[in-house]
Amino acid sequence: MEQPQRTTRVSILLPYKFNMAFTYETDVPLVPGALVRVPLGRRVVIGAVWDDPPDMAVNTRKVAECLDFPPLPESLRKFVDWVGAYTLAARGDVLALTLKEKLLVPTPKRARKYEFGGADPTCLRPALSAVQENASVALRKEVRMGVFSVTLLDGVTGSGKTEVYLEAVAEALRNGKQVLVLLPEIALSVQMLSRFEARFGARPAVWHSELTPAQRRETFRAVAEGRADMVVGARSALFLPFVALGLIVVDEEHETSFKQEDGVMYNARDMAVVRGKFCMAPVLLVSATPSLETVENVAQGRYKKIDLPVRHGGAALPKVEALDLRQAPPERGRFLSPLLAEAICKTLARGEQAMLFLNRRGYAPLTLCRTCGHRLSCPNCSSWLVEHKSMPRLSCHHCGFTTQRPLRCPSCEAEGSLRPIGPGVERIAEEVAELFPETEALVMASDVILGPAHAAEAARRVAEREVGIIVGTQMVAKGWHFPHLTLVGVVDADLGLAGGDLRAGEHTVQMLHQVAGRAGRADAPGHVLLQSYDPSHPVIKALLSGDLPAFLDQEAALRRPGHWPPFGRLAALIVSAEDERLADQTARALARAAPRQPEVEVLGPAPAPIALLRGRHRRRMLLKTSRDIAVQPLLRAWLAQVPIPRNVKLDVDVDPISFM
DNA sequence: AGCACGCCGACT
DNA sequence: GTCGGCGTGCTC
Repeated sequence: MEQPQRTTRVSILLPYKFNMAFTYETDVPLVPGALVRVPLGRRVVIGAVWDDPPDMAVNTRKVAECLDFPPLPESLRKFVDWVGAYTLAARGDVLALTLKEKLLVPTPKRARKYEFGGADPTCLRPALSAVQENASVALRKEVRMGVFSVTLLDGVTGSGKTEVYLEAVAEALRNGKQVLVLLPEIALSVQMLSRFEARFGARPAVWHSELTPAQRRETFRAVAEGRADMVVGARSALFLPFVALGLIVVDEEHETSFKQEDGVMYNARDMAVVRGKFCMAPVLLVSATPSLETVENVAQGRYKKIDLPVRHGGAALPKVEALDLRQAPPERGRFLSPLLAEAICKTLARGEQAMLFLNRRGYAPLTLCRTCGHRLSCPNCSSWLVEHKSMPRLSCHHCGFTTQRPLRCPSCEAEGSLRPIGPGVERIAEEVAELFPETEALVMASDVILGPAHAAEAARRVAEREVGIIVGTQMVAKGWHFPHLTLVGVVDADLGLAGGDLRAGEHTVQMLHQVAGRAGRADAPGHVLLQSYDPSHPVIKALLSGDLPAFLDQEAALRRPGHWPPFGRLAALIVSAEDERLADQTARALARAAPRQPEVEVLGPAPAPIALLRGRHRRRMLLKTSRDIAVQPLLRAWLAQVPIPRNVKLDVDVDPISFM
């Protein structure tokens, strides 16, 4: 006689927009974290058994299948819940950062294409200086203890930070643990990966947006099964299902690209700390120019700190000087001052290379009609169209709109009256070609250097001196080694300081310091020239003196009284709609319901700096509280009072970085 | 996110 | 008379 199967209820979180877990019936025992297929409407979707108590009242359907995959560890489940609660995102959306349907389609039964050979911590142990060795010992001890801690590794450019943290990586590997190294997207360069390979004799598993579906699937499984012991990845790697994570390294921790700006808006640097806490693993934040947030956490004793104060091998830091453009301006229609041109000339004469840095892609950021003053702007965004000569078009850098350069002014129809205003890297390259017709110049910008193969070829041309002058955007700031480069000219050191961004000064110092570090890494001393109309600005002075801690002290003094981060908390609300009036109305309704209490301030609503983006009108509000107030309960109570119309989108950005 | 149902315009 | 536009509503 067959006994009727006893079924039990389980909670299952689905990797879709739902915050709630759903309750299903199962007749086989399912452990928490188990991956399953379940019916949802008329489809079958993937999900994970979750820790919420099942709903005993609701009608249920049955789990269709339990997948042959290791269950998601509790540390990851807790992390997903935490990130959802912190960012106000639906937990399902957060789970989707880990779990995607496509990651689990069965792999064809042929030989594995990608090997995850175990890294060998003894492969090539480099000789470390005494300073490096001390740092390495301290970090290895942290790893060996196997408890949660956060350490800032603060080391000047060229101090050998990577070599030092690779020793911490080695220690974790020796203890049979997995290691995650997070890099800002742009730094996932071939050079960086080969350093890991050289140290450990095996390629690390990599995780970033450009993997093929097959690479993605295999890496995902290898991480979950513990076969991949070293993962180097962009921010999304933080959500991989590590079974035995023993160390997280966040390299270039100050980089803003760790912040995810759409969907689940999280800061991978901060979430790495949380992930480390749930995994009981040490977290290592690495930078030559640490963020004020991290420095303040060190000052408050929340994070530890290890310094690497000297350049490895005794190479001198580059000499930084300002060129006052008020005193020695460029010629009309030019952008390089005579002093900078002269310095380039001398550098080239010595057989060395020069780099000109300008964080602006294209030829000219603005096209203006000389007859009527009309400016060519994007039809979908409040931004100018940028002229590009490489692919001769005008394009919007926000939405991707492109158009032919018109012959007549679209407003007054005057012919031949449109003029490019201001420089982009292509225009600087044109000026360089006129000044130094004998010298080969190379433009390095994300729209010109497409893909790693292209980047490697560019690096080769520079290394083999086929190129005399590099003209580059942010792209050249890191991940490159140019051994013959001795002069860096910053075309517009004031560029990042305009606009009301809270961290404009801090980010400018970090970026220009990093760019400056490209000069003179070998035996030849480096020289950096900053073109500025305001050389007495604290940012320029900080770069001249090289005293970054003093600069951060000044920043702290500016932010502390108003409770600006890191001395207070921020959350941004962005209301957007195709209908401008509807956006306004919704923003005003939110403002009326705004929390009113001590230590809490609501700023706005105001049109966002990019008031029109991809055809949507945007209004911004900012919630600012003292540090001991949690913004999430405030936000939840606030937003619950205000109905958001169907065609209005409300984005909540906790700890915003961008104010656009 | 899908994938329904549902109520208004141009086709055989 | 149908095919199909995507608005809105639900999924344990």
